[in-house]
Amino acid sequence: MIGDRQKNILKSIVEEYIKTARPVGSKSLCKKFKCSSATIRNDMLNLEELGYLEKQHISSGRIPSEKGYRYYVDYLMEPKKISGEDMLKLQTIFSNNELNLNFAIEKSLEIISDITNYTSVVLGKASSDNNLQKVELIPITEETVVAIVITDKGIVENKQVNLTERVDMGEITKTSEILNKMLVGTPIDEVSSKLEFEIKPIIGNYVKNYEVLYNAFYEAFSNFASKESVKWRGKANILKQPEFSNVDDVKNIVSKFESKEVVNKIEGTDDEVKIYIGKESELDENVTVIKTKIRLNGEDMSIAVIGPKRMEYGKVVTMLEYIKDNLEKKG
Amino acid sequence: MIGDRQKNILKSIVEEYIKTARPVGSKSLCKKFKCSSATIRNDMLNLEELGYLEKQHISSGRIPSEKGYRYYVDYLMEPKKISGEDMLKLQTIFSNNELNLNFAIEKSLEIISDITNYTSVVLGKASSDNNLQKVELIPITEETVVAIVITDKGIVENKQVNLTERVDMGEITKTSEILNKMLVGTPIDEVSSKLEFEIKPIIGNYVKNYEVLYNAFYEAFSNFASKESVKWRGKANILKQPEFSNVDDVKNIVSKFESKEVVNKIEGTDDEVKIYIGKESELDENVTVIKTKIRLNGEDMSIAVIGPKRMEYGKVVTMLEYIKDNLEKKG
DNA sequence: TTTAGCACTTATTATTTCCAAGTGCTAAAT
DNA sequence: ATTTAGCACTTGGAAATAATAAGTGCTAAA
Repeated sequence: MIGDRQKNILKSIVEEYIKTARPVGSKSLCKKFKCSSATIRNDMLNLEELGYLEKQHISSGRIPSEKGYRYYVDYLMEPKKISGEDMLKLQTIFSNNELNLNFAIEKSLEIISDITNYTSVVLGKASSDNNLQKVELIPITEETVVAIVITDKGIVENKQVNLTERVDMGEITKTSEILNKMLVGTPIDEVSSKLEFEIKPIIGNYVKNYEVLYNAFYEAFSNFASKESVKWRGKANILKQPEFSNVDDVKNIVSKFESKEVVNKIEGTDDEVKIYIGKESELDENVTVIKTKIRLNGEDMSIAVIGPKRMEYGKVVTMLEYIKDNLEKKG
Repeated sequence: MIGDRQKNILKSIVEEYIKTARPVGSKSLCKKFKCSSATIRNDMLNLEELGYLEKQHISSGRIPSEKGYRYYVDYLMEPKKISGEDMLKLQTIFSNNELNLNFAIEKSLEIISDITNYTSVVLGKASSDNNLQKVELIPITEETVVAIVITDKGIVENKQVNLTERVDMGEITKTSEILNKMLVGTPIDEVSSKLEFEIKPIIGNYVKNYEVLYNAFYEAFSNFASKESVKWRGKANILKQPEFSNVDDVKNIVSKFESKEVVNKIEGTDDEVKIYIGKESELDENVTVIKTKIRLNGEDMSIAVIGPKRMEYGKVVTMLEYIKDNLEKKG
């Protein structure tokens, strides 16, 4: 139903609009398609009827609809090579072996935002396939212990707990021993129930004031399970986009970036790099989110780029793929 | 040089402007001062000549200058009691003993931003008066160890390190023992030199591949020293203020919030609650920063509220004082 | 199918007009 | 010596008007 020239017109309109943020008129495409503006207009009308294009008002040029962007992304877009200059910046991260992983991730975000002028986020969550490697309860004062949990992937979580009553050294050591004996090797998401149903019932036989200690560790562990880190870069970049030129839109998007739910919206679900346009993003109908999941020694991370729907899709996708591959190689 | 009525006029203007964000005209003060607008105008003129007031244009009402705000804050402002409703919200944090400290801090920020409609930040830095309590090197795989550092204030830092060559268990244990024997009790900011000058020279006598292990711990420690956390709440609140109604100002302030230097500008230097108006804030001439330092078991934190110069000074100050006192009591 | 031509629509921008708010100053009143 | 009434004057902002540019849809001819 959509002819070859029409496809190309759609492609041109999307790309032109991405470049300029201005509605695209029929005249501007004449030379490229070697035909009159009237011909282009006819095709545009057709594309509009099919839902790929929109007008802002009756006599304006056309802009892509969400469906139009989607079609572009799925069938028309060509992957864009990373420019020499940009590649150079990226190289500095991955060629430097000294750089530790966390820092490399942060640096990647920075460069993405720098190159694309969009906003980037990385979201880390302790993954479920960690097994408990070691538990420690370290006394700090007579009323304070620090509980430390370490997994076989090397993730460490700690929690300082004030004991409600004094507990002596021996009991702390004993508790520590029992926990280690019974819990080592347990998948992290089973620790909770094991603690409650297997350990709590018997620990009283060995340790006097077991409740305070049990609670201390229980808290440390729940800390672990809910661990979550979110790092943003270039939050202000989105404001540079001309579509956010009125204050209310800006307020709107900034508060969305601030809200807690944003995390769920951004968390990647797919190993591939995926594109969510406008409403698909569930974040804001005026933005596109491009995201992917990265698996780095035991942690699942999501990395996402947020920009206007008028995003440089090709560029961002290749860039994310490149970064994902290299981070995973490094990790 | 500035009479009693003039002081009161200044006070009224500042307070009225804080409330309405509109320049204050002479007529609006007649009833309160029981005199004609002409009289008020004369006083206003005088206050303007002394630099306490400004006009936006030749026939506008007056707004306070920075000097005016400063005078208000130093001599005219009355502390404002926390309202019953607000007090109730704050109580929920401090009366709940279950709530751990970090969470209480976050919750405080949230409530500050909620009540005041300004932006709040807390900035934590590992303080210098921590002493090393324990060091651990925990093997994860044959090429990976996690180094853990714990201070006597219960602060824990960890770092996963990939060893460049295989190291056997025994050596790891031995290194661990030596580090503990020699470092426990050392103030955290002396560990670095002690490591380099006392431990590095001798550790080779006991441990074969000491260098990799030494480096692992060295890294964990430097991680610790540079630890810094910044938490924001209500970043979008500043946009609600009418003074930020044009997009460029908004962009400007949002990028400042994003920049790294902001941390230095916000870090509190004083135990008291201090007010920095406009340029004094070194952050942006259109904002006021109210901040204080909080000392919480071994960590120095700074807590700050950022809003327009037209800030409800009294309210914010009492609120910060209240929160500071209660957090320190809890800590 | 494609194109030229034309009437029509709309956003944008500039220009003008008008009004409310508020000032400074002078001269009179207290 | 202060305070006040009165008045000319200034300014920003809102509303009204006009002019312009960009682009469309449609008809009829190529």
